[in-house]
Formats: sequence, C-alpha cells, structure tokens
Amino acid sequence: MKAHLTELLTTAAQTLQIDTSNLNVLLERPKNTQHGDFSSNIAMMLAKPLRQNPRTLAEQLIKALPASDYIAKTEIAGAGFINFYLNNQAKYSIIRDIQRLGNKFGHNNNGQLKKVQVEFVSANPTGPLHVGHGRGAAVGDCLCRLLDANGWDVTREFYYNDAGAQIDNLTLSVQARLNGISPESEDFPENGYRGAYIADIANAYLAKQTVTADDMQVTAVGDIHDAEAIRKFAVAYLRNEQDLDLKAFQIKFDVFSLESALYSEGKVENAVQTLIKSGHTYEQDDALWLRTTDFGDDKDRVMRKSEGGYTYFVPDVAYHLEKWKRGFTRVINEQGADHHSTITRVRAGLQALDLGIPQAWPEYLLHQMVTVMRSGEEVKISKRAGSYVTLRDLIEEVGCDATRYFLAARRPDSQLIFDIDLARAQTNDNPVYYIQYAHARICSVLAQWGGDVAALSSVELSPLQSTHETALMQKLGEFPEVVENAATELAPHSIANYLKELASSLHSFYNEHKILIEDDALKLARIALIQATQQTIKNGLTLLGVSAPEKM
RNA sequence: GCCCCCGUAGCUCAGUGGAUAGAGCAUCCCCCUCCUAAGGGGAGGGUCACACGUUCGAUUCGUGUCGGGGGCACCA
Repeated sequence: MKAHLTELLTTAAQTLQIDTSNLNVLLERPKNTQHGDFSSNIAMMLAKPLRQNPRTLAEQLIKALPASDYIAKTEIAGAGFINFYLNNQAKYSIIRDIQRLGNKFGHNNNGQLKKVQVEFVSANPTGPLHVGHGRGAAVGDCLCRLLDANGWDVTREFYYNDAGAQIDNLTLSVQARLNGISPESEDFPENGYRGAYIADIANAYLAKQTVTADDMQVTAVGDIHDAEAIRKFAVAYLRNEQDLDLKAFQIKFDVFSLESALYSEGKVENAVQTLIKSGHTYEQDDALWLRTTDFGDDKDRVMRKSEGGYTYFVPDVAYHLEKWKRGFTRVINEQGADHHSTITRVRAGLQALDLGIPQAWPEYLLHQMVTVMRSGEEVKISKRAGSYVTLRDLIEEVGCDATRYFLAARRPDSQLIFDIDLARAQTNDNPVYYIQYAHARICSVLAQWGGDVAALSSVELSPLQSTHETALMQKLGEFPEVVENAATELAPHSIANYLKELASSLHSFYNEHKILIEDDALKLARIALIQATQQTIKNGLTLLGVSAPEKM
C-alpha cells in the first residue's frame, strides 16, 4: 500500500515536472490517526528549492494525483502535509494478502538472492556461554531471519580461537584440577578458570571419554602430563557444551571457523605478505608495523611482535580476507561492544591490502552489556561457571521463548536489564505471554468455530466497519514495512515492539466484539480478520525465534 | 587524556527532521450471564540531562558541558 501511494505521488510530481529523486522520505505513517493512514511532507521539502508556498504546492500535487481504488480522501493539513485516508477496500486487501501469502506474509523477496554472512556469538571455548553471548545469539539469529525474509541468502558463522593465551590458561586450569589443586589454592594458575565445569572436564579426561561437538570429535588420552592432549580435549569438551547451550536456545550455525586453521593453512602468512607488498608496513624496534593511521586509526599497530609472534589483529584481518574471498560482498559482525576498538583496525588492515574492499566492509552490529536482576538485586554468580550468569541458567529458569524475546526486544546499543522475575511472570506484565496469549486466544476461537480456514479467502469482508476492526486491519498492514525496516536498520527489536502493538489491537478488538455470533456474514468476516491476525503474530514470533502456542 | 554507546513519566523502555512526545509496570477508578480476565476501558504522572547552533520545523542533526556504562598493551 505504501508502494502504491509512493508511486501515485511520484507520478503526480512528474506531471508537474518536479524532480523528487533527492527526497528520501516521501511517505510516513502519522503518529496521530486523525492525520490519516499515510502522510507526505513532500510539499514542505520542495517549498524552498522551488520557492513556492508549501500549501499551494500541496494543492497542485493533489490535483495531479492519478486515480486510485484505495484512497477515500486526501487533505492538506498543518504547514503543508498531504494526508491520505485509505478506504476500507484498501484495508480488506491486506487480509487478502495475508490469506494468499500465509507464512510468507511480511517477506519482501525481490527474486534475486544475494549472499550475506552474519558472524555472531563467536565465543572462545573457555567456558559455558554467558548472558552477553546470549544477547548476541538472540540478536544475531533474529537478524539472520530478518535478512532471510528480505531476500538474502544468509550464512550463519561462528568463529573461535582454539589456541593462544586464553586457551593456555584453560589447559593449565584443567591440568591443575587433574593434579588435585583446588581453585582456592595459591598453586592454582593465577589467571586460571575457577568454575566447577573445569573439574568436570578433568574428570571426563581421566575417564577417557569421547566428546563430539558440531565440528569435531576428540577422545581423551587420560595422561595428565600431556598438555597438548588436555588442550585438545578441553576445547572439544567446551565446544560441545556451547553447542548444547545453543541447541537449548534453538540456534544453528552453518559454518564454524577456527583461528588455528588460518595459521596452519598459511592464510595468516599470506595476508602478511600481501600487506608488506602493498607498502603499508615498516620495521621498527625489531617489530613489524602496519601504518593503520593511513586509514583512520589514531596510531599505527604492531603486526609481528619483537619476539616473532603475530598480534591478534593479524589473524582477524586474514580471517576477513577469507570472508571476502569466499564471495561475501556483505558481511555483518554481531559482537559485544567491548570489541568496538577492533573495528577501525580490521577495516584499516583490509584497506591496506589494496584489494578494493569497500571502506565500510564489514558492517558491525554491537550490543551493550546485560545486567541480570532477580528480586531487585543484581545476579552475578553461577554455580557452574563461577563468575558470571550463564545462558543455560537463564533458559532453564525462564524458558527459551522468554529469554530470546527479552534479549532481542531492546535496541542492541542500549544497556539491557534482564529482569528474571518479569520474564518468569505468567501475566500481562510479561510481553511474551501477552503476545502469545493473543495468538492462543485466536486459535481457541478458530477451533470452536471449526470451519475451513482455506475457504476464508472468498469470504465477503465488507461487514468489517467498526473502529476496532479497521484499527486491527491497519496494524496488520504495517507488518511488511516493519519487517523491511527492521532488516535495513539492523533492528530486530522493532519486531518485538510491533508484536506488542498488534497483540494490543487484537485484545482491544476481542474485548469489544464477540466473534461466534448469529449474523453469519459478520461472523465469517471477523473470523477472516482474526485468522489473518493469527498468521501475522505467528510470522512475527517466528522472526524472533519465539514459539506461537495454540493453547496456554 | 582519547574513542564508542546511552541519558525520554516513579520503574522498564518505544519513538524515519514533522502535527497535542507514546506503551507496559506501579498508583487510583471502572468492565466477566459472554468465544481464555494470562484480557479490556479510563485518570493522574514530562524542562525528552543541560546550553548553544543548523532548519519553515529538533526528543531526533551538529558542537560543547554534566551524568552512567564500555574500550583504549608488542593481551585476545
């Protein structure tokens, strides 16, 4: 409907020989419904360049508008707004769209699939996933679903480091446990991991267990002196733990990438040589530096340390070069905000390769910290992990649906307070239940009606005339725009907000009107309306990865 | 000191440069003879942190100040 009106306006402007190509926003939904279904500020935007009074301009534009089956009236308001009022026919067409498209309603596929890779979670295998990873998982997965709904061919990728200082710490910690050193002891590694899960790994290692993760399988050697064997087993064990965390959160990845493979396959060395050839490096104090200041960094960065090893950002650049070579002209990295300092460096490194990689590639979506609250107090400790709240703790306590909803329902760039009591509440305080309840209510009515849902596509909709009915239809019509905007803005939370509004419209309608009534024509029209609503709620919840229960 | 994010109702938060800034909770009042009251309707509650700019128009954009959080190694 928005596209239809945009076309009308553009045509009108062309008739008047006005160039609108420089205007990005032609139409919006007014906050106040008294201002119509759609509103255009085009006359005010054009007033200055054309040196004309905006209201006069608006008048001319309205006169030049082509005829439409869907417009009830247009008016000029305020400083020069053109307000469009849709007729009921336009609103009925939304129900027809939903009936025709079913679970594809809200999807905006333009036919051609373009590749995009989304990297998210990317936790190193040093412990169970914590709440912060959970936020990344919920936001990242929802973003993938949104991109998929908007015609992208999405690859979900998980990158992790199975070597390096943190993994050494892990190995030392397990080894300490194998030697019977308790985490409280002074002999325990200073930067070691002290959670109870380290003891579990040690026991499994001694028992010579076999662990299978999504991307590897390792059998424990059992020798407490073989550090390399301990490292391999611990990594596999924790990868498997994380797989179980992700499975409980109903998230799947297409590709797992290991940092160590970048070294063993010569990708890191390759990237370094390319950088040296490109002339953006220099030697100083026995170290190799990259002149990242040429690309917007505030100081140059060391690539190869004086002791010979590479700094962490070199494999990062090599990894992203691989992404580029794999054909991903679009890459989105969903990460915690503590990684923000790497953005400039990675992009600078990619620029320095002189391979024509766009300056703003890859894109980043950063999420801020999560604080978990229970009974008004911050929760900081998990028995399993020791020093942080795990994702599994939350899922077990409040369920997958509520956890996913709460972690995705806020703008990623604002700090999130996760209220366990609220997430557990089975009342209207809790938005998850409020939305799911709307869905279940409709299912209940449809079940009592017992008719053929498919036959609703030929039901006469003209009996739908009341304000609650038209308000609900209007809300349904917004869904495709909401889905499209959520994807372009990388803003999964707007789906959650929309669903609350849609559920509210449904509940208002439901309270005002009985559906299973004597008047057959009105009854069927209302059933068609709630069926369309049910479908839309379900489609929206699916985008969030939240279930749509038929009974509650 | 430098960089990034945030500051909107008592609380948790929405809000494409647009019209009288919204929702839920909390507080107060009302609505089940009725398809799920896990619901609905209403009232009160605001210097959109502050200042100055840009603009026909700023909660939204820019600069600065003040708060809160995060990041600033030849660590990852």
